[in-house]
Amino acid sequence: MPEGHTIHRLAHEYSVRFAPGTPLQVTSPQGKFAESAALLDGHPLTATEAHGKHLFLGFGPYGWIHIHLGLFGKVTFDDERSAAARPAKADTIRLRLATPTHSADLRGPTACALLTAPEKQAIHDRLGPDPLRADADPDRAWQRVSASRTTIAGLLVDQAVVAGVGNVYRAEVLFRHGIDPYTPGRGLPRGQWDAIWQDLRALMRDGVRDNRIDTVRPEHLPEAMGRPPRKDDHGGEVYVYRRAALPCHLCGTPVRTANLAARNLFWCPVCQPPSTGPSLTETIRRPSRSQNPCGSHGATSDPNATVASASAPSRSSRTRPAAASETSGTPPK
DNA sequence: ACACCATGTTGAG
DNA sequence: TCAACCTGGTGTT
Repeated sequence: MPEGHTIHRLAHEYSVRFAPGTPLQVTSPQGKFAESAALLDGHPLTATEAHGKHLFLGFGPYGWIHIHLGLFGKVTFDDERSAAARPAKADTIRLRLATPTHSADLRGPTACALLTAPEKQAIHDRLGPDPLRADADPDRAWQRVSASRTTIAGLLVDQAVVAGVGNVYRAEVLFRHGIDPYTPGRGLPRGQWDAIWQDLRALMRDGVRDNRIDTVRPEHLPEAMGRPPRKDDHGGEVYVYRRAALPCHLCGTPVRTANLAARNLFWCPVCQPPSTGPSLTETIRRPSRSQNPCGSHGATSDPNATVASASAPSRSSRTRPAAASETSGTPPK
């Protein structure tokens, strides 16, 4: 489950278990990192650092292990292993750090390589500001955002613009601020950007602390609203992420989903309406109305489920203006 | 056993 | 705009 909060959390977890000065056993049971592991074996960890979704483990003069978990990567520490639950296949462990009392196993990363300091710096250089880092400058991100015709949804997950935000935080932060994901960056008011940034900082900090993503405000929690808690997925309470076709917690409208740059985007068309403000004459890539494949679960069992309407011409053009016939349900709240 | 999906990124066409 | 890559969990035969 790797968005930025996971990586920052890991940087801390590693530093706590492998204090400076403690010689480490460094191995690569799976083999792909074996050569570098041999080089580092017996040496202590000297620093850990996170920037966005990139994790760096410092080994003094020997350089830095650069780790990127990608979509599947995972780190498990032996002390949190619920003995019964884990089969512990050694043949998939890319990197193992161990002392007599602790061990950390890395599996399935996209990247795990030993870098020199300049190589590490090159990675920092191509990343945008990270809301979780003290040295982050949100103005730098704003420069990019405010000059771009790309959608805010696209910009938020562009690691060169903002580092650390992934698919969950993107969907959730846009919902929390009622922002249409298809708003072009240059059409976003400065105030809204500032609010997004500030909120990301807070949300992601909570994520580091709790080791999961919770984005629902207290007044909208299941207990507060008398709705059943989320049972299905991974942990945290969310507004729209992975809730396609389910009723919006606030207005009941079915949550919409679309494929944006090979990622699943989720949003509430009513709570995040297209901006009709002036100077927004841009034509944005926006999915046509009838795309919600809600065939998965029981039919849209909702009161205010007005999804249909535009049985429009099956125009092959993918770009179309923001059809404004969406306002069907009114937030009961 | 098998299919499919996932909080991600890169590189080819 | 794809496909490929890395792994594990869930759901389907």
